[in-house]
Amino acid sequence: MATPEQAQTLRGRLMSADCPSRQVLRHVSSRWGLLVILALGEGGQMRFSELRSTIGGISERMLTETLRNLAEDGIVTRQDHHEVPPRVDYTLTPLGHGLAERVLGLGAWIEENIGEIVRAQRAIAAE
Amino acid sequence: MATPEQAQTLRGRLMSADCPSRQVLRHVSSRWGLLVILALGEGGQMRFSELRSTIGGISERMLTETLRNLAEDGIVTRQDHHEVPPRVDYTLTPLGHGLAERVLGLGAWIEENIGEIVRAQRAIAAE
DNA sequence: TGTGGGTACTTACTATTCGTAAGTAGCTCA
DNA sequence: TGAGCTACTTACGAATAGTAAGTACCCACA
Repeated sequence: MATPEQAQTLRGRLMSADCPSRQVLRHVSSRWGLLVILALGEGGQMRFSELRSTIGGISERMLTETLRNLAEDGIVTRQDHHEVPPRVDYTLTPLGHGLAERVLGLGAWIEENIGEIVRAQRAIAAE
Repeated sequence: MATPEQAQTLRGRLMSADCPSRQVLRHVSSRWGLLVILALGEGGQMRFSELRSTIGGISERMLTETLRNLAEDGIVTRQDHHEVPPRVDYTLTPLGHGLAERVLGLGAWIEENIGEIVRAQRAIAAE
């Protein structure tokens, strides 16, 4: 199924500072990146204002910037309907869906284990 | 297996700004958090200097701070041998191993798909 | 004619975080 | 005597993030 060109997959090395994968990691794991991917992974197509109200605490400035970074990486798609008042939809690309699977796994783990983490935090703080 | 107390697991809600899970997400997905977890997940027990040389680009200041945050969350263990010159080992806690599984999945996905991401970046930049 | 509302952004400014480089401790070995 | 080892800590300038106030555009209503 893969052509010879696609078959010779070059693998990124996250541990090296100048690998392009490092930049992508920065966008994905930025303060709001994971939450945007999480929201789109759960909610499917979403409008700007919908994302803003879903992700507690995010500002318009940061949502704009985070979405632009992810769009430039080919992870989300921005669809502007050119209406007034503006209507813009965001969705995950097929590439973004693969990523979102992993991110959802990570997010779910934290939500499920927060109880144990808080217990650990208290035990450690008590020393 | 679970006691009644453990059975009533409270689930975090990452989307709400004041849920404790949000703070943990910040530590984990901080600029260096994922890379530290990745390194310890692959390397097992590691010394400070070993982590520093493994994770390209990290400074001592940031490594110290990242490790301290993760230790306070019960994700990594710090073992000081009280020797001179200093020798300190870091490992993942059992809790940290669960987390590292998801992080390794995410890291592997990025490394495997960086080729396609770069292709997407170029296609989008060409518009 | 004009005033206000709706949505997705920008802009200007301030606060917080980060990176860099230079210490620090204290024991060992030349 | 003093240089070296390792895991930090400190000081300070630079980059990044947060806050609040615009901006654009058209429509509805008075």
